[in-house]
Amino acid sequence: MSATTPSPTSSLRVSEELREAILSGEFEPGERLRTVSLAKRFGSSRTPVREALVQLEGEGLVDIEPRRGALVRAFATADLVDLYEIRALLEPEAASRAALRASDALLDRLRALVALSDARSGRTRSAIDDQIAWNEEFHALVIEASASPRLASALRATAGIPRAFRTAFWRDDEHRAFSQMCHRELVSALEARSPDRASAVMRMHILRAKDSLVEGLNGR
Amino acid sequence: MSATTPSPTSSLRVSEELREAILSGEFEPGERLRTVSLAKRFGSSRTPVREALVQLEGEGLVDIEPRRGALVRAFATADLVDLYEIRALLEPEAASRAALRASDALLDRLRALVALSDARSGRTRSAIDDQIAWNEEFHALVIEASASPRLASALRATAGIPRAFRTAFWRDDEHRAFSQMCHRELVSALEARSPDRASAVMRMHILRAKDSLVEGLNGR
DNA sequence: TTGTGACGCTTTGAATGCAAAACCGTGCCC
DNA sequence: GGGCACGGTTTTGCATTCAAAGCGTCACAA
Repeated sequence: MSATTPSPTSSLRVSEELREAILSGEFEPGERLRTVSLAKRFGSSRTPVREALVQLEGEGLVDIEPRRGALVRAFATADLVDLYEIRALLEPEAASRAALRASDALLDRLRALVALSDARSGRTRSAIDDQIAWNEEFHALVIEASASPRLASALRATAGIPRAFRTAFWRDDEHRAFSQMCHRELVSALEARSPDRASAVMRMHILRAKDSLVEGLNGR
Repeated sequence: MSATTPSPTSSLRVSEELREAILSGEFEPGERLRTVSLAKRFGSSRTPVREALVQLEGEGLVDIEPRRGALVRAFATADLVDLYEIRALLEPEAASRAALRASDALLDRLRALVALSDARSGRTRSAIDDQIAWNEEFHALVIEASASPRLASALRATAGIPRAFRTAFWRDDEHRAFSQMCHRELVSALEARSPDRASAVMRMHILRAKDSLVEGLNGR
């Protein structure tokens, strides 16, 4: 699971690394992404960089203005709310489907992720990064378990948002506890093979996250 | 509305034309898309063709296998069902939002599209193509009116399916009549600024389309 | 002072060239 | 007869190159 396959083409590798760089907040929202500097950074020519930019544009992380260049997409509060509302439509469906199909191995892994999150406390940067990474894996696994390529694709189109926005969540103990409860409850619903329950839990989870996010953004 | 902007870059133009070619069924599902022949066809070099392929992969119309090339995505029945189920989640939300925001100009255009469809009857190829085009515009306008870029993006990720699959719909008088009724009813709900009604109509509309599709596919 | 146009630099977009991987047909060996 | 190796051909992936569009600067005139 941790063995990252050495991506087969340079273009793919660039898109992965660039996605990660954007999500980690390394580039400012609105910042121009110049093909030459990216090419230099990733040790390739501009060609694979351009392809990666097109791909990331499809994922909503980058805006490409013809003949002007690419920008890191900026997220206004309204965009983030929008994004969570769409997740609140799609991910419950993913959870519902996952309830019908989840393998034992998957459930084990989900339980393990919950346990990891429980065990790791603290508000240090690295503790929060771990929380975020486990959370992402948890949701990714549920989506994968839904075995619906279209659903996965649609969710990818609502892509990630820079983790900076989410850091606030995980610094907040109350939200974190609630989130953990949701994850536990979701695992329970999946074990019980109850699609409706899984769907409801997921929807609640995401709508709560949305509200926390809005609250967090207003608060600063 | 009919004045197509002369797309600013070659890459964009290729992606538009290739998308259209795939949707119109000009390429067989599973067919290999070789960069040289596409470049020749579109009068460009392979570079913009490759970028267009990456973009269309993001839209789910094309599969790219690293170092193997690009294929026209094949749609199994299960894929189509999947796709409609996701549309049945997303488009009702779009309709709901549109009900709160739709301008008079939009409503006029929607009414005009319904009237066009009513006026044009027959099962000739061109009549059916018109029906499909108006139907696509109708749905596209509703999505646009929802003013949610993320929603639009997520729906784009569930992209179009080759029109061949849909032709069966429009040949069937019963389905066509029902579809028209849904569109009329949706316009009515938008006029009434009733998000819930708009959402319910749209969901019914799409689920019915899904069932008709499955029926049509089984029947042949 | 402010608007405007010419000039040069930067950056994008597209074509081309080239190395490596994949494909395909043939013949060989078991 | 079936599997397998091997060489030529095709095709991809990437780097490089070149043309053209954007953008900033500065001079000049209203």
